[in-house]
Amino acid sequence: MKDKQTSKATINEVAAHAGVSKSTVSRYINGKIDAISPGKVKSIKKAIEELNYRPSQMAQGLKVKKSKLIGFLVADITNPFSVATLRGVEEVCDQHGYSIMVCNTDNSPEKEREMLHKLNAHYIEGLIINTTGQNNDVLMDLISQDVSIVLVDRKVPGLKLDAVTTNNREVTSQIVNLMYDKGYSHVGLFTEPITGISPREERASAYTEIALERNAGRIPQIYEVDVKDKAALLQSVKSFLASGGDRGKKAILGNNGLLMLKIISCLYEIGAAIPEDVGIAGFDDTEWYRLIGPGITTIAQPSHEMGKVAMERIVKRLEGDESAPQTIQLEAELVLRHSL
Amino acid sequence: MKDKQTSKATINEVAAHAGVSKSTVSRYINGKIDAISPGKVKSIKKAIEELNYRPSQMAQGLKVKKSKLIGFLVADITNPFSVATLRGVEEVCDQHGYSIMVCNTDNSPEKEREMLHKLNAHYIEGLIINTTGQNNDVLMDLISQDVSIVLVDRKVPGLKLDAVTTNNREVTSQIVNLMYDKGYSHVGLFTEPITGISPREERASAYTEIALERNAGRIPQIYEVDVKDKAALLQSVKSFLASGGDRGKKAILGNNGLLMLKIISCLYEIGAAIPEDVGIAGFDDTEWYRLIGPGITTIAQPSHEMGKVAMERIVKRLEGDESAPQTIQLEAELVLRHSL
DNA sequence: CTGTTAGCGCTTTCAG
DNA sequence: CTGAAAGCGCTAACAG
Repeated sequence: MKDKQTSKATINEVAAHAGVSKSTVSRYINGKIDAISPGKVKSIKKAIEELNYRPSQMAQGLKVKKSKLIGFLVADITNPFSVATLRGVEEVCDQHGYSIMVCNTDNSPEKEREMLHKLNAHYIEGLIINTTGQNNDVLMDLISQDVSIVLVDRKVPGLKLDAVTTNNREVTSQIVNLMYDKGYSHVGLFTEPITGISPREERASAYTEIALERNAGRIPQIYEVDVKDKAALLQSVKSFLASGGDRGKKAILGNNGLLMLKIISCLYEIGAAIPEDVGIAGFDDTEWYRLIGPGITTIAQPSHEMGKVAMERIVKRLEGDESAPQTIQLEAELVLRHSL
Repeated sequence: MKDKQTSKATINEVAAHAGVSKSTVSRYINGKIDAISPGKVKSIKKAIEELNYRPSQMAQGLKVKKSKLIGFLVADITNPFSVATLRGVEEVCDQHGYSIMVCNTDNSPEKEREMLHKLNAHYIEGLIINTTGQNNDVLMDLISQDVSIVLVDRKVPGLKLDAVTTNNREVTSQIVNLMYDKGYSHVGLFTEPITGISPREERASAYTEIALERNAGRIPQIYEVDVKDKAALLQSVKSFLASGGDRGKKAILGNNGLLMLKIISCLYEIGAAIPEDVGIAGFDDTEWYRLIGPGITTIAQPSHEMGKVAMERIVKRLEGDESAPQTIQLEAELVLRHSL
């Protein structure tokens, strides 16, 4: 039913077509229908359909200062955790007419800063971010420009912002205790660089605490590794396996899903059987885990829920909620399989 | 160094602050620096820094009709294939100053339509889409409004649009032949509903062709399943396993990564050993596959590259390339492991 | 080299 | 109930 038009119809054309002023069309668009005479409503509706008109978000936005855009800034969208979160965010965005701009930072503060500026230029109304923690100044700028920010997963000390996290300490304690209960006397924590990243710090500290408590004599073994450096990781795994002679069963706790994948890869290469030669468990659950080896025991974070909750917080803020920033802590869940 | 400002600085404020007209600031922003006296350049630069000014994409966009926004519309971003593609798209977007709006359709034509309208309202300049094929009219509208569209993975008959695909037929033939070569006499294809989705059609037809050729007596066995319906899938797998009595080795070809995951899950539940009881291979490669069972043989699509190429096409179009729409076919690669 | 002016598509008083 | 007019932040002639 649509005519071949060369470019978008504007409100003016609709107005002309319908024989009314653009104010009236604007009213129509904005739902103030019962303030318009029925006859005009009909002709406007008709005109809109015939011209296949859609109001321009840009023009609307420029006028009312609302872009209907939400930024989603993560280290790496390739990470299943991030994708699941994104879906959660999207779910509530759809309900409220927002669209999502996704950006990756690759954990680089510079790239993060750049992306933040880009998002800012687009007048995003909200931002959900898994931050490097190195761009607090830009974040503050955004705040002062009225964009609502919610931190997911990673909190930033000194930044009083809404945040959605999981009970990292608890769940880490749980799993480390489980390891000791199962007779693993050497448990090593493999993690990406800890400093400044709150969940890593929380997990490392919980690990250390339990390790100290349960195995008084032994120094907790934390391996800070670079997921990207396969060779180095292999070395670390080997060195852990060789540590402490042959006494005692060994288990690895992996700090995130991607790292787990790489570690398990190393184990395969080395030819270490799970759980006979090493036990393993770690954060982030995916459907694959049950299919690998004996099934990998994991800590499932409610990532989809986290995204949802984060975005809901933003919606609230955008609706005018001015209450003090809050940290919403969701519960991660232990998924017991047979790798321990 | 930034003052506490309550909202974004505008070009007017910068102009005032620098003691020049906003045209000059505009010139500065747009890089026409050597058309401005050095003194003013300095003061503008200073003003911009002090006010922490970023030009509004919305205002710029409204004026020049360029949003710098690219839509990325996929069935499900949760699918590893989609994420990898997204990263490819992003890579070239970054290089050219574009931002990406991601939307999921869940394979629903209605949702796709809705998303398309939403993206349209945001004046996206380009669209990369994995389409349901049911909204060609909207796609045509977009075209007529000068948005550059590239289809990824799925072509649409009758729509002359740029497309980026893989050599589905070839690679399917290859793997099916390999199956027969390895002595599997019953090979079944598991796929989501085929009709209207080009890669599925191509794969199914290549499969059928080879199956007919290599195993004259037997009717090709195609199972069209719903990935979401676990129970039904389990039934299909069982029925395939039970088919044709006990004569001959059986192998499953899975049409995409997600489906493969579900099928392998079923196999585990049934207790069928890979490859002793059933061989299996399928599309889409992820790092997990090497860790599952004996290592799963897959067809790796160059998804990252596909995203890159698709976005490069868009950039070309946006730069004015008016040549006839082309289909760029990339090569998928067989990754041999031990599930066959 | 630089300021003035008009206007992108829309919303929002303000009269009527 | 409805239209005229002003203006959101920016760019693009057009004079000077």
